[in-house]
Amino acid sequence: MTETTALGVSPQDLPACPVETTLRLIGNKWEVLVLRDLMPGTKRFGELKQSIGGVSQKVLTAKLREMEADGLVERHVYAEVPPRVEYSLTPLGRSLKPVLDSLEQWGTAYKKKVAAAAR
Amino acid sequence: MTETTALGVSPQDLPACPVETTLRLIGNKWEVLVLRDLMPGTKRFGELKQSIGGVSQKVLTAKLREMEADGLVERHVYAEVPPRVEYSLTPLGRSLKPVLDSLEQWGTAYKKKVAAAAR
DNA sequence: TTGTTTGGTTTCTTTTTTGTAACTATACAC
DNA sequence: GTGTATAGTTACAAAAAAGAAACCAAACAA
Repeated sequence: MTETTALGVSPQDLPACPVETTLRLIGNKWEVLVLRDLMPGTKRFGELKQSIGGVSQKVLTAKLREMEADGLVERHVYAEVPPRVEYSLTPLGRSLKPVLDSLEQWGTAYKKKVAAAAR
Repeated sequence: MTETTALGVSPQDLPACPVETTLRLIGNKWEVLVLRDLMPGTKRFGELKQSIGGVSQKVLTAKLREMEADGLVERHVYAEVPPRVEYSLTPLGRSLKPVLDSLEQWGTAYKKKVAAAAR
């Protein structure tokens, strides 16, 4: 294995359509926002929770676990007290940057149009 | 107005983050799949329902109405019997092509990795 | 002993999304 | 009159996602 990811997925479990395949992994709002906030680098659980904004602890934990299982996110626990847990993207997670970029670019352009139409 | 879209949105109603802004419009799986299937061109309601696969009539109608209200989709009713209703993307909807492309490209690459890991 | 901190888990409730099935309009064919 | 076809709508039910709040562990500080 050349990459540190959990690719133990059966190919036949994936939808035929590549778009649906991608949605299977990041089809949820929170997952996209985790990606957005980890793209610049490592963050602790609390930082992530705050930067995402509006996520409950429960949901954030659940999404991070899913993304870890999917090989998008890495979790590092430091044996300190109080505990420190850092999250970062795996190479597979970082490979989603073009998707994030396209979402950001479209949103920026759209906001510009909306602002122009409001004048 | 230079474009045929419903941009009657208050700019302050949109999230500050452009990624979240985009998600506000296409943050749902069905919306992305409608986009995917209308990207090549006009489709009738029944065709769309079939090509998306697994959507109920109710949900598809609801999503198409939302996307129409958001200015992404156009609806043309032909006064025939039985009725014919055609859906197509507006320029704003078509402007999401780069997003769709990035989703497709990532999905394709991911499937390749998964297939390689399975060998 | 009690309080503090971080990163959770658990339980319960609410909201959102989706599904199912029945019902509709319209005109034409039989 | 009955059946057919398309593109819906409506009412009701179920499932999934999310939110709120309480609880927990561990070590250190006061």
